[in-house]
Amino acid sequence: MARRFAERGEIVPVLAEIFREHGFAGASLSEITRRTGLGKSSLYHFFPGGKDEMGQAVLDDVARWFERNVFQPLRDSEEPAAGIDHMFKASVRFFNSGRRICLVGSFALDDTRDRFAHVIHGYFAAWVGALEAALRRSGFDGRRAKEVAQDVVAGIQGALVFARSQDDPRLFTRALKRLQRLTEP
Amino acid sequence: MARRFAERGEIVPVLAEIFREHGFAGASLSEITRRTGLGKSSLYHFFPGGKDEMGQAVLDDVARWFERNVFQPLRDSEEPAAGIDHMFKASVRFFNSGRRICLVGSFALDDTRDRFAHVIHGYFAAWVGALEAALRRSGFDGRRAKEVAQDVVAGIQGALVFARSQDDPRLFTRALKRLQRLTEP
DNA sequence: CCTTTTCTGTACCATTCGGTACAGAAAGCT
DNA sequence: AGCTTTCTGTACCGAATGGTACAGAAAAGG
Repeated sequence: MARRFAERGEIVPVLAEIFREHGFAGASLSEITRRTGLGKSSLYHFFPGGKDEMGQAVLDDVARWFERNVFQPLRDSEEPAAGIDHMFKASVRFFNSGRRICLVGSFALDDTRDRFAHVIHGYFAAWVGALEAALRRSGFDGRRAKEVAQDVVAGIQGALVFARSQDDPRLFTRALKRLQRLTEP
Repeated sequence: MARRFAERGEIVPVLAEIFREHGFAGASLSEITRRTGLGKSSLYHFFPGGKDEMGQAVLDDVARWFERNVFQPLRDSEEPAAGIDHMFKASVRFFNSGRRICLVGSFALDDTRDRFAHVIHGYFAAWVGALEAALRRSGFDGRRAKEVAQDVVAGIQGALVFARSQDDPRLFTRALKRLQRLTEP
């Protein structure tokens, strides 16, 4: 029996991609076994809680990535504009220039949200919060900083939906360039 | 045998609500029979093509509603600003002030898109196109009109995702007010 | 080396899935 | 009235669903 994964962490990105393509409800265990190359027994060894635990693990993984690669730079960079620029670059990279959707956003839309309400709420709140703080540091007044932060985060989500609807990733990257202009004082 | 629906058209809004809540993949026939009160035989009488035909019917219904209540006013109103204002009001109404998601947007995110690619593409293209024309008539130059139209339509989608993630519909209505400002010359 | 822990293949489970066949009831038509 | 079309309840189908039991193989640790 050749082992496929040294640790559970290596499986999670594969799961993430499956959930992105099919949604949480549409991702069947048979598809998951096929794509991971793991039998059900292995899967349930790593995720005793079944699909729900897989969804949780995937969301935690995304949240951790953004915390480290987006939210922290936004909060910690000495020059706020640099942190914001980094955020846009990291977003373009993470969403593969608009070819890859946002898992958290897609979970937020249907009743999947109810299962993972806490993580979903926290992810977007943290994003808006970190961006809002950076904007304030770069000169926006409190109210305007919050509004722009919300508009930018929501704008990214919307750009993903729109670009995918038109099957044209450039619509995403261009929209992000315009959103970035909103963050300049 | 009491009849429940005089015509197929009366079933469609119920189906739409189910698809909104569970997504296309997550909407099971048993849930559909339960909520519509129709047995499978009746369902397959009205929709011989099964779930796919139901999805198609629901998308067509939404597209027709927007064509009549949003796109046409955008194109035909003598005063373009009035058409745009009407669009925002109709959107707030249709999406129930942010409590109801966009079916087309949710279908666009996962692999459901591939089944209905044509309608999904057309819906957003028509929306952006109609808004773009109105913006041009109200003084925006061609390039800027297209950009603003895309940003507004995507922005509405994003606001729906964000408001739902925070379980706070006011985030939607406020975001729309700010998006409307983008359309003022 | 031997033992313990970590992982996996196989076989199985009840339930639900989307979908069909068909007879008969209700409504429309003349 | 009778006939036709439109609708619906019941019973059923094979396949797929998420999930479990368990023995045994592979690796880790001493």
